[in-house]
Amino acid sequence: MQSIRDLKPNFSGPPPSSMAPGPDAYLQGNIRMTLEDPELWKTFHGIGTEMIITKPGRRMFPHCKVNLSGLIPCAKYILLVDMVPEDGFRYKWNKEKWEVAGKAEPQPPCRTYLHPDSPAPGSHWMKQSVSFLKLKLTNNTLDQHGHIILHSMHRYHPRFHIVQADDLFSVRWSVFQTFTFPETSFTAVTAYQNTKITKLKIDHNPFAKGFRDEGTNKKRRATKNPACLEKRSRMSDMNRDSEEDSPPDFCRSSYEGYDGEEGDLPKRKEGDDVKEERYSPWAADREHSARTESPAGADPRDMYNAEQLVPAPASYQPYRFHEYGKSPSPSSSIGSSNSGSGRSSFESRVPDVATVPDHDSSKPRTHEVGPSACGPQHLPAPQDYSGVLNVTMTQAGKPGVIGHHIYSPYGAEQPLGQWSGPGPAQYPPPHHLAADYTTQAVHHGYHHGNMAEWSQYPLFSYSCW
DNA sequence: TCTGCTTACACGTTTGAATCGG
DNA sequence: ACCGATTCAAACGTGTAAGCAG
Repeated sequence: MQSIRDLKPNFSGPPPSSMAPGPDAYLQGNIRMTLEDPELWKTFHGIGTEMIITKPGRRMFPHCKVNLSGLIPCAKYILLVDMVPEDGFRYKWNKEKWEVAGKAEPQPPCRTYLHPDSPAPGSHWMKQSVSFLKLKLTNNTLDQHGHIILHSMHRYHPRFHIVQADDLFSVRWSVFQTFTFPETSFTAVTAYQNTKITKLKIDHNPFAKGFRDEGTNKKRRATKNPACLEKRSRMSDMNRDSEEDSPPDFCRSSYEGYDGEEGDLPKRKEGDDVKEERYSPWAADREHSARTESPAGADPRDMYNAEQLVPAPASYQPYRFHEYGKSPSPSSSIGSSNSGSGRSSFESRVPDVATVPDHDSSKPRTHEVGPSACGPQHLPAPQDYSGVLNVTMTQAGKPGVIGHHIYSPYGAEQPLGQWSGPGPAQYPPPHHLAADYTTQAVHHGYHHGNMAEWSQYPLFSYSCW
């Protein structure tokens, strides 16, 4: 048996072979997603990216930014991001490199970040690069601001989901396409360990410019300027108020997704590594990743999230499963069959989805233009669903390795009124929508807790513990 | 003692309201 | 009245370092 020490990976070196440049933009079906600024990401990845996660929530840097193509211009899509553990280990920074420090801690409530523009037509997503600038990370498991909760000293990577759905309510019946970019993996930290990363971030991050000068990094505690303190306290009061009484920063920004100046998208060469998956994000039994950067031995990722790297399915139709909400389907019967038994187990229950109405209907949004000017969309014939349904229906609890995934209807334990009557107090800040993955609640001790308050319902239920 | 986390801090950037001029 | 440019202060985001906790 290998000792933990024997398993230690070294993230300070170049990317492992599995991270070697592959197809940068993965084309499957028609949808293509490319990572913006891959060179920057690779630079960070080569050193061993660290992301600060602190209690209030911090942004990622580099930011997650992607370009999309191949979407149906008229069809509406929802974009989501979640973080999945790289492996089942906790790390420590020792002698200029990361090494395994032990087994990973139980996973915190898993959340999914919903892009604030969702849902939007494919043309909208393809128009410009899509950035997840406002995605924030935190290590506070009780976080109520919708930030994605991570453990420090653990490794994660973001996963991007594209769902064709007219609205958040129909996400359940929609097919997911999931993309991951290996170079976006990072170690969550509360304080930077690798000085190279610190330097790199400061060099690339405009907000850190103030720390470039040697002289500005000296003791700051000494300065107790009363005026400043007063100002600060005023500001923090305001911030606190705004956080408590209203949605956080997403209300401030008029939008987040698009950078106006970035009209010409960077050319993509077919050389980088990106993985695209079409499968159930919550599939409990997925194929092992071929990634080799994790410590050897049994793929520890299985413990958290056996991410599947799916070969391109032969064919794919962007099915829409709106109709299933109206006419019961086999999959819907799964959900309803759970009624009365409380929250069903991961094996048999269907995923809950966090759906939140737009909080600010007064704010004009390009995708809220009523009936699509593109005309009616041609939906596939119902019989086309069968294959997908079979997938969902296969082994209970083991959605298995699939090419598509269909959301099943609401779990029986989910109060339907939650979705049909969007009372303002019921919903979380929409732009920061995050869904707690509480599928494993019964096993892990996570419970909905404040979920009623924040409406952070499970969206994907990959293995959490 | 060591390691990791929290928090206060200063400062540059971003944002949006207010103002001005045509 | 409208529109665009400019100004300015508030708000945000950042890494650092001190202090704390286990």
